[in-house]
Order: sequence, then C-alpha cells, then structure tokens
Amino acid sequence: MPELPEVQTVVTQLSKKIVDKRIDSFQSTWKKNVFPSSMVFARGVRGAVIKGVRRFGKHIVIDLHNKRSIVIHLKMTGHLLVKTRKNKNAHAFTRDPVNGYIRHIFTFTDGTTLEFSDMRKFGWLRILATSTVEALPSIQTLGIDALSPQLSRSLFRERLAINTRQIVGSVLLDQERLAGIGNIYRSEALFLAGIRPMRRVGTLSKEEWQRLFVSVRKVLQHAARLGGMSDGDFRDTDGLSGRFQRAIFVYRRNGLPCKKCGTIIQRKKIGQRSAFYCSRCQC
DNA sequence: ATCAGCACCTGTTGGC
DNA sequence: TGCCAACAGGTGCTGA
Repeated sequence: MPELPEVQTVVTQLSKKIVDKRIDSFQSTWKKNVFPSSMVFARGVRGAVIKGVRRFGKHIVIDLHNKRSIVIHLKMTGHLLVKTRKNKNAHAFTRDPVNGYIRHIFTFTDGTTLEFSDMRKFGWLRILATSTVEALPSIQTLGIDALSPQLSRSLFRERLAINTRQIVGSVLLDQERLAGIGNIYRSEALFLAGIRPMRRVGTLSKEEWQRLFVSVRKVLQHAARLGGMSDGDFRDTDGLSGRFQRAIFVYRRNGLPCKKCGTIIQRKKIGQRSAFYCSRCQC
C-alpha cells in the first residue's frame, strides 16, 4: 500500500491520537522484523512517553521522551491501528484484511493499543537513539521529500535527470532521488503530465518537466487530502479506507477505457513492476 | 559504477 | 471446479 499520501495520513492521525501516552508494553508475534531484537525493543519502549510522530519519505518515526525513537516501515501491507477500549471490537471480523494479521501490539497505560497489522510480513520496526534517526541508512540515503516546500522545479529536474538514458518511470520510484513516490502515484503523475513511463529522461522538454513537477505535487497532495488510496487493503488508524481510489485514472485500469479519451489503458512492465498508461493521452 | 533480478511473505486472481 | 502460474502497493542484497 503505502506511499507518501498514505504514510502522511497515518502520521497525521497518530500525532493526534498517541502523543503524550505512556507505553506499558510491547508484544510481537513476528519477532524477525523487530530490530535490533524484539527483547531490546520491548525493553527500550517500556514506560516511555510518546513525544511526537514524524515522516521521512515512507518511514514513520515515533519519538519518545526517553531520547529514543521508533522507526516503522509499513512496506506493502502494513497498517497501524489505534484502538481505544471503546472501538476495540469495531472491526473485528474473520478474514478482515486489517485485523486478521496483527503482528505487533503496543499497549498504553490508559488501555489504548497501537496495533501493527501486516499480512505479508514485510514491514519492520526498529528502536534507536533519537539522535541517530537521520543516520539510519534507509533514511540517510533518501532524496528530497516529494512534498517538501524546498523542492523547486529546477531541483526536481536536477534530481531526476542525473542519468539521461534512464526512463522516467524508473527514476520516479528511486527514493534516493525523490522520496515518497511508489507504483500507484508514478503511474498517476505520469498520466496527469501526459508523459509515457518509458520515455528516457533526456528526451523530456522543458514544458514536460514543468508538467511532471506540477503533476507529482498535485497528485500527492490530492491523495493525502483524501486520506490516501485503498486498493483492497490500505486502512487508516481507524481501520477505514482512503478515498483516493475513486480519483484513479490509470493505475490497475489496464483493459479499461481511459477516463479522458476512451482509449484502452495499457500495462507495461518496468523492472519487476507494472506501469499503466494511456497511449493517446501520454506521449 | 550500475542495474537487473531475486528474495522477503501470504493471499488473490485469471487462464486452462 | 481444480490446479497452477502470475501477480500484488517496497526495498535491500547479490552478482553480472
């Protein structure tokens, strides 16, 4: 699931719901993805009070008052659910994509829980000293955030056009150049910009770079406002779906008519994953 | 130095 | 209907 808009949705909600709560305990049923180890992790968070929640690209950072921070990556199927005593059973039904796969649980002293559901077990959690968060390799190597106010048109082009022979569909996914875009929003942004995913970055005109920059920002902001996109399994911290999927133009719409011109949407493998585009609207 | 390809998991979908 | 291959939103490692 989660790309920048979905992670931002989670971070915004967590900031409202768990700040100032004190962690009573941490339990895990998939210790393999808890670092440095689930024992060290549990010891490090026990008794700690939540100070704030931040986002670095697609990473979620929960800062604690004990000078430690929790870093979480949801990868493909991770969800973070906040359950109070009141709503605890609200979504409990069998085979539920969210509640059926709870792997890790934080329990706060007021009885609230923060539950990490993750069907495919790709997501991970790590505890480290707050002062070292930005030195964590996966965070340190991140490029500028796609929604950063510091990202200008010229910087955007400079970052993405390092190797002019690479195709635009690939460089948009490269977190070391630009952080936050995943497979859904690369297809959507390229559609809005009217550019085919397999174009080499060296062939893009000044106008096309301008359109791509505007489209990336627009699509991410729009999706974030709608609480992200739920294609089957993304849920916010209440277990609710996002609303961006209605606004999708091309992603996973191969074989269906383009919403703008009626041409059948195409799918093309780029690397190991699918890009979607309209051969008429995108040149 | 770069990059394709696979590995990490479990579930769903589509073709025969 | 049953089986099997392909596919699924992310990233890190290996080896050519």
